[in-house]
Amino acid sequence: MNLFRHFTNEISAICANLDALKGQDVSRLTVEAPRDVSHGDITTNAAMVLCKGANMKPRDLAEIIKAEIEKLDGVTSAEIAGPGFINCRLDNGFWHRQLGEILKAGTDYGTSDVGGGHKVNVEYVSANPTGPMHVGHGRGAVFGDVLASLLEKAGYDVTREYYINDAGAQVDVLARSLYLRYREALGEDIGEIPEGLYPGDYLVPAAQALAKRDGDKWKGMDEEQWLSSIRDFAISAMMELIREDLSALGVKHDVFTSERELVGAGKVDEAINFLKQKNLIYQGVLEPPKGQKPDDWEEREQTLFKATDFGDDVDRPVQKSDGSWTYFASDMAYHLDKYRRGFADMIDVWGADHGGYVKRMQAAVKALTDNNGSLDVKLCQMVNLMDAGEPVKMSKRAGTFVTLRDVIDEVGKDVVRFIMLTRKNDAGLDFDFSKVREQSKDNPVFYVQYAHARAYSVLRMAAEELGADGVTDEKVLGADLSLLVDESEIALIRLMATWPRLVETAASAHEPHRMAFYMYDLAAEFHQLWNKGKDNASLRFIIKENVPLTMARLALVRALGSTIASGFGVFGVTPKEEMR
RNA sequence: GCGCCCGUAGCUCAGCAGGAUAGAGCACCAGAUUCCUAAUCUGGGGGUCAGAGGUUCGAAUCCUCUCGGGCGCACCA
Repeated sequence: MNLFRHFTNEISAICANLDALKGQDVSRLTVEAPRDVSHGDITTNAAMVLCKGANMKPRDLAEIIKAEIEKLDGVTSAEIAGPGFINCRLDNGFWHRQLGEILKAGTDYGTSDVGGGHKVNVEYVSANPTGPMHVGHGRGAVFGDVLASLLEKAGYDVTREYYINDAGAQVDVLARSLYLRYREALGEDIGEIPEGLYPGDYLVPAAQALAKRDGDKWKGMDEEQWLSSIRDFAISAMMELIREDLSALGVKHDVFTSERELVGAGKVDEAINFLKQKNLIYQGVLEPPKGQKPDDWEEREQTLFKATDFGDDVDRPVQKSDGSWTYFASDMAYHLDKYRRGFADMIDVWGADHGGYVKRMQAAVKALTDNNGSLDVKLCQMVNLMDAGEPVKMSKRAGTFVTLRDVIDEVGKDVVRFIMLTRKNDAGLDFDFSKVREQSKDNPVFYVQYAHARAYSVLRMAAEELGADGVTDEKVLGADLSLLVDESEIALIRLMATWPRLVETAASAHEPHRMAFYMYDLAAEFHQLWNKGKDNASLRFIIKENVPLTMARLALVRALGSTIASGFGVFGVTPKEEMR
């Protein structure tokens, strides 16, 4: 249960039934946690947003509403503050019931149905199949994967998709690069890799596999004879590499869509024809870009899409001068395809260097779906690899290029995944090796993992002290939670109780990073409580002389563990039961 | 020149669909800790939310402009 929504509904109902407020729109009414805990547990702006329509002073209206709120179940008192806030205190019983719900839900805690089973398509990674993934791809991969999981947790029906850009010139370059390596594999001395081809040695094993499969069949042939066949081989070899990288990172997709197949199936012609019928395709000449006129600029007539009708700055070419489709054209076909597969809501995760492409794609989606489809584009900023505060020097040429795989091998997938989510997507992210190896509060992954492990440690310790029979699930889950009365215990429950709402708002904002910050806060709250037991032995979780209280506290600890595990579940990070 | 993103404490960043006295970590200062894992905790100082207007009961948050930074800008993907 999202307690804020619960009380929003309750208080909205109160207001709707007040004589003074008959017929008023209560949709602006909100219930939130006050910034300052001394103001109470929850606060509402009801009187302030409704006073105008009622023609009353906010504080006068607040008096009326307050009297009704005080009758609500779980509310002990309400008071009016500031310009007209109504601050409410909830009784401990309310928090104990929340804790009971958390325990019942276990690691499913926070699961919501706000998504209403609505279909959403999340497209992410979509790295060109020309080599292994780099760290920037990794960020997009984790972001997309976790956003998808988050939306699932919030009750959406999510499809995870990968768009394979296997139709452009870059895959021809790949094929030529592989062909060269193939000749090398057959024993030829190929010398330096020429400018314009991919130099990476990840092509070596692929070339050997090709040589093994086909022998010297392609040797000495003209490019047009081998290009198509070797290109297919190269693409599938590179996709194999990428799939391995993804699986090392624990990133999954439900659907892989090939641009080449889309084009081959005539989907681009279909999309363009659709737009032609709407008079959105025409022959025209574009102005040269201002300020940065390319040297080789020439005026030429092009086939253009009327993107300006849908909010873009200029109309966009869909056909190259050799008659083939531009990338944009096939991307339009791809999004139309997604729409026709039932996805009115689409989310694309791209690198920030594609920022200039957002408007035109959104314009295209509007045009192709008659404004029924929506596309949200999440741009992920650069990842700066650092070590002890210094940038890690990377050069493809010098062979010191750090791939995503290198990073995963170095620190593990869980660390990579978590760190990628510790910044919002449109902010740059420093990934510091020395920091993520550190075992301290400085390192958020460690700090949160440690909270989870500490929870397990307490449960293990209890079993040791009280005997395994004394700490069964039954006993912990059946504990008398009303024994938890210390303010710091209630504070922990209070924070855990906001998790369902956090899931919902993070999902609707498409901002998974909020979960990372929440988990860090939650871990801090728990560590803090643990530490109180140092000063004050009566606050320790395990008190041998008082088994009922111990059981209640173990229940609290267990709830903390499952709340963190719930977040980790969305993150695709395995919670640790002990630190080593 | 245009578009998008960004500008919050010395540093790195949060800020919960507009709410009350703007928060956290690091760093700094002062303390605590023979104890369920010292793999920490408590307290303190520190901000004109880049600047200026506007919208309103109320703005770090929304709108406009200015300044500063990043990315992108015809037939690449």
